[in-house]
Amino acid sequence: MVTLAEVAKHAGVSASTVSYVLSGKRSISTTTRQRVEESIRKLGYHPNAGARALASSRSNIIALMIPLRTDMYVPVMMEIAIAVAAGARTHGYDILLLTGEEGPDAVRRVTGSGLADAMILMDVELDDERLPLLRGTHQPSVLIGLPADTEGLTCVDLDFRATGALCVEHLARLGHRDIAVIGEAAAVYERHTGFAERTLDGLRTRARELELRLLHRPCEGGYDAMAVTLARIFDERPGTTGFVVQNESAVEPLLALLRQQGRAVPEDVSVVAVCPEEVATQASVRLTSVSVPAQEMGRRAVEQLVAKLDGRGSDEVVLLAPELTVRASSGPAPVRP
Amino acid sequence: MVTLAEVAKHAGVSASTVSYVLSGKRSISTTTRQRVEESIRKLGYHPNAGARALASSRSNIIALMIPLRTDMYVPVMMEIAIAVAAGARTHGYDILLLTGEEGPDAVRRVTGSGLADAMILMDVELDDERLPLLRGTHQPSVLIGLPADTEGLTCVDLDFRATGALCVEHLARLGHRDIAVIGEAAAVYERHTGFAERTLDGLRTRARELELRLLHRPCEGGYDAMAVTLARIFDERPGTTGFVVQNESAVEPLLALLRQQGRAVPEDVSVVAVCPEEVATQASVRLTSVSVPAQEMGRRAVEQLVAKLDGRGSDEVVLLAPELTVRASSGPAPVRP
DNA sequence: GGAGCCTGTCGAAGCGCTTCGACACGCTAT
DNA sequence: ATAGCGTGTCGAAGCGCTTCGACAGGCTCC
Repeated sequence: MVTLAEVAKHAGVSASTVSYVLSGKRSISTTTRQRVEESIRKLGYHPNAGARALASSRSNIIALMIPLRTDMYVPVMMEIAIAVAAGARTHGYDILLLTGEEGPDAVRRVTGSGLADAMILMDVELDDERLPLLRGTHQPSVLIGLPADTEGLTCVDLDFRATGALCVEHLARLGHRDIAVIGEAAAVYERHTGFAERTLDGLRTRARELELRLLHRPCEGGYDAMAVTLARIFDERPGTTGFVVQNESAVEPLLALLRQQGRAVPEDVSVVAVCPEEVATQASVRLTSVSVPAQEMGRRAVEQLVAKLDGRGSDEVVLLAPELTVRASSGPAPVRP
Repeated sequence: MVTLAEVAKHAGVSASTVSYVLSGKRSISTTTRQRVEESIRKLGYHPNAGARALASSRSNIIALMIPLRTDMYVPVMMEIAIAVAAGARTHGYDILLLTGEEGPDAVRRVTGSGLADAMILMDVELDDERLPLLRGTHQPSVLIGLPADTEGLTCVDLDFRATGALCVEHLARLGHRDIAVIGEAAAVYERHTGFAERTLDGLRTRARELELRLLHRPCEGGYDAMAVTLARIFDERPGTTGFVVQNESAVEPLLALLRQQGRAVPEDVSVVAVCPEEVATQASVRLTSVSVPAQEMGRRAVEQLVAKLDGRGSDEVVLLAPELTVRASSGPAPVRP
């Protein structure tokens, strides 16, 4: 293994000079710099991460906590994770992958050991038990998702409240008066996951303002669960003509069931989805949707974090504005006889 | 920040003793051990990862290279990644997440810098350009997936050849003679991704042995692409009664299209899928399937790797035996008039 | 009863890097 | 000419930990 000292000897300079060439923290003459750089190349030198971390107390690693549960909104999580990893690399950081399994302990471990310089947390609950720890440490962090109290925290998220409002407005404008919301699994609401509750809040508030009737039903996803949920909805509100779906694994079952029941989309019922773009465009009906900008969220989270690590930037809540794209699944409400 | 030295002073022992308590590499009397452990608890001591890595040249980190492409078989990848992360933790390792983006350079960087002690590679191509690097280094590694030449490598994968054979056999036993295979996107085959090609090979070989007609068509997934693909298939082989699908995002579209065309599943056509269990059970028809044991693969990969790191275990190819679960999507071939 | 052997502890020498202060040199400004 | 300054380089002191050899003390064994 090649060390800094060997590079220094090869280039005929001192170790500190090589270090300064690498870090750029002091000015180095062009000739020296070139000589050193050539030695580095020739010897195939890679700085040792551990030594670097020890000496500088910076690991150049960002910890990313992803949810352990693999049963919900998985593609979005994966997309965010990949965007985070790629974004971090462009700033010279690597990503340490932590699953939710360890819970708050992971935060302690990472903070205490200096394994990572900063953290990004996903799957944030409204009253997340990791938050006090984050507030209590000096380690920079960014949440993807919005807890109830954002005091002293930096968060990045889609504005789910506005998302909900947008969906309702779209349907209202088309003349729908009875709207059903097919949400995430009940467990998601029970955990008080921010995005789910906020969307619902946005939907309800706007529906009230526009004097629409709104029925919300959580749904596990999958064909069977959707069948039960849908039956209940039409049972309770036979006049339902508008659907808002926020559950990837319920989308296709819903469409199949409506088709099966002879309800045409968008002639008889309209469907608006909150989901990643690919789900909306690859569904059996091209869906009018508000897309969840997973990549953008991942990228922004990294940017915020890097800014903090560089001493720029401060606590801030970044809410991305939702955009509704009209496709083939929504149209004017049918005229009542 | 609490250091080893402070713990030592607090416990009234030397630093090395504390270190040996932590690592267990030398015997320590019970009384001393307890005293040290209490000091550790009281002071809230966490060993510094950088210092540890430097002194021991072990980082206790495993690098995991996941594919950058987010457009294919995503849930499986995510599930493997999470299983790997969880499994690694139980052995005291953390996971460094690398995206395919950097390509072979990532291998060099990680190996050279001592960032990680070992690597797990996903999304392995038959003739992967990272393999020479792995063979050339002394760093332990495990592939999830099977390249063409496994010499000197440790691999974990589902036996996709057997998987293909199993699907064909199942359909043959039910009397189907004309089988269509709906595969992954063409790009996956062009990259010579091991699992796709091996499945196909298994399908073809067994079909030949059983004298069945087999038609393979790659498919991008999504409703539109599936519609085109399906039309072509029935155009070319109108007598097709058996389908094998290896593409999560083509499953639901296929079922919807068949339904739409008035072809009943399983009365008129049978469908066998190669996909994760949840996809098979949540589809609009409960699918006969060979499930991809993502978690098992992740867990096994970690086990192999840890064995290597501990000096046990050797190069080995672990092929998990496929299991076909019969559900509602396959039945006897229709009797020809 | 001394040689030989565990057992448990300690001191010291690094691991490879960053960083601080020092300093030599060649400027410009007086 | 000389003080004063900026520029480029070096030496040395750690960063917090692991690990090796040493050794004290209490064994067993012949």
